Amino acid sequence: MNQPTADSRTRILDAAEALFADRGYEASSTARIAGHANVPKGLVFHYFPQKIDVLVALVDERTFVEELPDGSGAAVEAVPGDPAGTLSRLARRLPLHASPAMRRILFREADTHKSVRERLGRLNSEVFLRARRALELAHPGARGDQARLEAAAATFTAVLIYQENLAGLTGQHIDPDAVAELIARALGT
Amino acid sequence: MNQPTADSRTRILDAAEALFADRGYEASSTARIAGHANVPKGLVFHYFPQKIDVLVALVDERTFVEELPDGSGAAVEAVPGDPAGTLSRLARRLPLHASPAMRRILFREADTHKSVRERLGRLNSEVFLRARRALELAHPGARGDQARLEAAAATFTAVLIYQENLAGLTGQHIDPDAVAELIARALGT
Amino acid sequence: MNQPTADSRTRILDAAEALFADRGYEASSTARIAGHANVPKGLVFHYFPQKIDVLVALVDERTFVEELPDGSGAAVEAVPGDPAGTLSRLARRLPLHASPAMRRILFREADTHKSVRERLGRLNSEVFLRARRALELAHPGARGDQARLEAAAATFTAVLIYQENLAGLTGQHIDPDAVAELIARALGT
Amino acid sequence: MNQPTADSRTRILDAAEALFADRGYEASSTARIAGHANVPKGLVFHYFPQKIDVLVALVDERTFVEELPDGSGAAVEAVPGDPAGTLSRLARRLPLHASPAMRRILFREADTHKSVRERLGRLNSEVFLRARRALELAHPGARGDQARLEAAAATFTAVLIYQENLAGLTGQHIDPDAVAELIARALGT
DNA sequence: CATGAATGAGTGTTCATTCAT
DNA sequence: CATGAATGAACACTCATTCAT
Repeated sequence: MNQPTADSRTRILDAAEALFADRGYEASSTARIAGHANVPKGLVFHYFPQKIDVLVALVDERTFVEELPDGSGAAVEAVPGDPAGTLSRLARRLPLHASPAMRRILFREADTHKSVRERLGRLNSEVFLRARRALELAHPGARGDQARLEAAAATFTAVLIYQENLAGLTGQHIDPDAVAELIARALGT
Repeated sequence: MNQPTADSRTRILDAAEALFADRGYEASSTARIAGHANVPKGLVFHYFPQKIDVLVALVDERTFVEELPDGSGAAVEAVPGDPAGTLSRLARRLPLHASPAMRRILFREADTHKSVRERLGRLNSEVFLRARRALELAHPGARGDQARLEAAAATFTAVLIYQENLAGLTGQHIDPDAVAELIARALGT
Repeated sequence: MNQPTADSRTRILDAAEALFADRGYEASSTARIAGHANVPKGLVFHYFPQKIDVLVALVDERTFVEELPDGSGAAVEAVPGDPAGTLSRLARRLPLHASPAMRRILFREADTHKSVRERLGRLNSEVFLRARRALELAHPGARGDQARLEAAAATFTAVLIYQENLAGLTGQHIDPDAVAELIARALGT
Repeated sequence: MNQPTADSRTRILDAAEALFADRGYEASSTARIAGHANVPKGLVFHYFPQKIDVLVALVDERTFVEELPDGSGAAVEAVPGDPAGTLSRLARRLPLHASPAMRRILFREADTHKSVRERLGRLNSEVFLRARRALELAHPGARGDQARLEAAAATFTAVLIYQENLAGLTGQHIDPDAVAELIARALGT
């Protein structure tokens, strides 16, 4: 991920990614970023006119929320009759392509920086949509219970996001498979 | 909340609470806090030798996690046979006594300041314990299913904490009553 | 003017006055001002939140345009029948109380900084009003020639201000007494 | 003035002229000049090794002080017996060929940059010489009054230069025709 | 106990200038 | 000729903290 001969811009982003994840955006000075990247201070501002642009570039270029094309059921790999397994698979493949460092940044800076918040909001929607679709497909009988199905999808989304965000901080750990099974039961006949 | 004759220390904490909630700990200078509190700059350091001590004092004195005495079932107001209602009541009375401002501070500064993180961890445990106990009491039949019951309690905790922390940011809103009902169904029969 | 034990604020203003006059406002860095004043860099901003406030304070506190109370003829020391002498005296006592350094600053920074421009405008008006009143009093006969009298006052103002501002730069020097005599002749019978 | 196919050097000077007039030399960065001129940053330094050379080139190439060949009376269009008219014509045709932007630059940067100051000094001398010659020619009788004539020429020069430089700033406006008439009267019998 | 002047390292940012391509 | 990445000193300004009074 960090080529030995990476160009300066890449090295700056690499350094920022590591520092922002480690100590937060505010506490990572541009001078320190430049130092870590082994480039002169001024070069940071050549590529990123303002410090915030470094964060924006990171979120833009190094996080990707895999969005489901409308109507495609295949992508969720839903198995009719097996809602628990379907959700478990979703938990194992969160539609977020990002390094562990970028994941920390995404959650940590969300409430101070709009661009980060938006990306996080998209992740949230996408997880919710996938969970709902997975449940719809896996559970074809439950027609009348749209509201319950939505609550189940929202609950599963909360667990997944909570896991990424707070579980480490609070020491709480949840087994997504157990939650998947729980929700399957709740929607079961 | 801010008596006309509040003493200096209280006025400093009031100002810090408002500023930390509004713009974050890092972005609130001690000078600004003093200004808001209408006290001279030096006085802040008279009461709080270091800036971080202001945050620690706020968390210590202005957030309180109501902890359940061991074995007391009364406090959760569990109704045997009504797990959904029991959880709903828990959702409505999160065992966290803190102003909305302090709640924001608790979540925002959690991953940078240990003392805040600890308080948040206690809240998390307490919610989990209450949810578990509530389910145990409300659901006396489900003896054999200890693991499932724990997953249910953890799920409910995740939803409640997620609600406080991220729901506003991501635009996702969850009805805790619906989740309570869902979990009750999952544990049913 | 520069006491050996002058307090810090005064020393900062002294240093700024000298530097602004010597090299201009833009070219005088706050660090250099602090160095000249022998105070730490930060102290400049303790007294003057922004660099521009140093200039504003200088203009406010160290230039003074002596304004004529309405209707007072005594102040101009006009001698009826001696317009030339009256104007000469005005030239010798420009109603501007300011050090030579402050005079340079006043003219040099006028077109970039509003507060300076306003002070300069006041000086200009005051000189014009005094010249006009002097001529009115010294020249009681010239009733019908209000327009010519105004042109004469404006001309004299231009010469005085030009003298302060550009004469040194361009190498041109004018004898105000000769101009006074010229104008007196122009208005003469 | 700005041909569609103007070469890079011309475009750089055009941009610098506009920016220097608008915000001053110091406040106009070379990067901004390049941006306005739509040329790469490095090119500015290809044509002008130092930033100051841009200003020097502007003054050299875009301001011109029309200098009177010695002894030529025709150029001032002096009319013997009509000193007022002769001066009025001089006022209307200041021997300075320069755009309004260049005029601002000339006065604004005069006291910080020698080359500008010299050009301004030449303008000043030229106006003075023309005024003096005009008065000599228009007023052939006034031989004995060389001193008074010089004062009159200097006065007229001051009014003209003041007009260009400060009148706008201070709000004072002078009618050169009225001044011309005033001076003519002063030199009259 | 109260005060605000003093301190100096650090912050984000700008900029003229260089130079390899 | 043309280019834009690279450089590093300098800039205005912030800040937690100290301390004499």
